[in-house]
Amino acid sequence: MHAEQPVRPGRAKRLPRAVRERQIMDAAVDVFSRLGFHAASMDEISEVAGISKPMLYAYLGSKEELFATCIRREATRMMEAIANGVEAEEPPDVQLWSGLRAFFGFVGENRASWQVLHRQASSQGGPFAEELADMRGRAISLVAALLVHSSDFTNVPRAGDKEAESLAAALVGAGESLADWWLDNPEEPAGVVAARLMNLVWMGFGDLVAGDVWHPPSRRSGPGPEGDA
Amino acid sequence: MHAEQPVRPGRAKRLPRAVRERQIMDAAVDVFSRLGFHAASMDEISEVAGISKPMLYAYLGSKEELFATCIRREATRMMEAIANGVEAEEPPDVQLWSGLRAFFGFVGENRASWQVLHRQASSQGGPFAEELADMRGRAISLVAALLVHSSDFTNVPRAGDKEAESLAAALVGAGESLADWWLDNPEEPAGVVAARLMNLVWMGFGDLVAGDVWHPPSRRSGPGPEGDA
DNA sequence: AGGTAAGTCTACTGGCGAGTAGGTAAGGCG
DNA sequence: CGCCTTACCTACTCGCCAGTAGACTTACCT
Repeated sequence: MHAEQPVRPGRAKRLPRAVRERQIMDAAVDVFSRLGFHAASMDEISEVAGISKPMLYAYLGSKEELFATCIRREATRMMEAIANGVEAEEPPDVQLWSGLRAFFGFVGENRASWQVLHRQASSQGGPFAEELADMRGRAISLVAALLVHSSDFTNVPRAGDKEAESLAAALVGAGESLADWWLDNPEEPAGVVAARLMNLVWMGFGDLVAGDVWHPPSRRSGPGPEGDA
Repeated sequence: MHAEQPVRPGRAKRLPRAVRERQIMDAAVDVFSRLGFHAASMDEISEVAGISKPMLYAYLGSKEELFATCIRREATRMMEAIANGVEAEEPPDVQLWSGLRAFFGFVGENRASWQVLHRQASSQGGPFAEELADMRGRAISLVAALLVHSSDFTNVPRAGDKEAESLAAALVGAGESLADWWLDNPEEPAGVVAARLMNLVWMGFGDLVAGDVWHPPSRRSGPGPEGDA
């Protein structure tokens, strides 16, 4: 009774398939986010997951399949988080504000997911890039539609497709970049960072340096920049 | 006179070292931009450069050194292009406009360089990322300084360091993302794309959907969006 | 208890690609 | 014209890592 370490390096405890698959996916997201697709090895993922390599292949197929599955899972989680934060009935600026808050909230609580999605997936040439570019494209289209809808609110005729799309691309990029910056400067709450971007894209530097800022309409459901993270 | 192919697969023509180094660098930027650092093989680079592998090692050292050298060369070229386009004497909005035009002009004429700089370098964990993050950081600081300076023009007191830096990060990211979008929609001239971003960040959506746009002060040296590419 | 299927392992193969050893042509210079 | 330096090549070694073969172990069911 003196050789009973709970963590025997040899054999892992027997678990049902669904649970193991989750563990493996979590480990994979972790390793991929730290090392990138190529530098990550199946050996390391299996080690982090606490099992041996053949399990990966038995459950998740090849390395590429595993990666693609990670991308899909994390992308879906993020899109749902954002969709849950936005209500279609609200006016455009409030919709944008809700979306930004949901986005930064997700990134703050799922840094590894964000790393995998933003950095790794987009820079690999494989079938992942498509998957990802697809989701990104959908996000851009959504924002573009929001913009077109915005200008319908007014009497302004000019809202070309290309124009809206390129502006949406810029906005999405600004969000991504700001999220990256935030990872290096994590002391600020999500709401503050989101509010900054909101002010930038809605008011513009021109207004900001003049002291004009945007703020959410005061309703019970609209807390200010100090809102939850 | 029937066995004189100019491209003999065997031996390459003898050339002075400096010229070969340039050829190698050009080939390396090309291959790295298409495949990324890991997927690019020294064999392929040597083939594109029209020489054999040992030459790479003789002239440029290891694969990592070669990549770092590419990054440094292209980053320097880009920073110089932008610096040449901006004059410190001009008011903030015009400086920003000049910088954006120079940036998009460079990207339009050096797509491979841009790919290497933006996508590949930033997603590799090696010493390159530092090199690159460094340059990006310098760009962000520059923009941040521009913003702080902007608000000095007015009587607005609030221009915290963090605030300016995060806004600058967002702007730089917007530029990067818009440049990527532009690569997929290359039919528009650089000036138009630059003008869009200028309007977004200076006026904001709020003004844009109301029909207010920014336009450069009419001076002889200030052509509109139809300016050179 | 004994059968069985799902879960898990150790220990291998095979290929790709970084980096190298050692030899061959070609221009310069006496 | 021959020698030497510089440019250049073919043909390897070697390690890493994706993916696999086949044996073993444990939970559950009757």
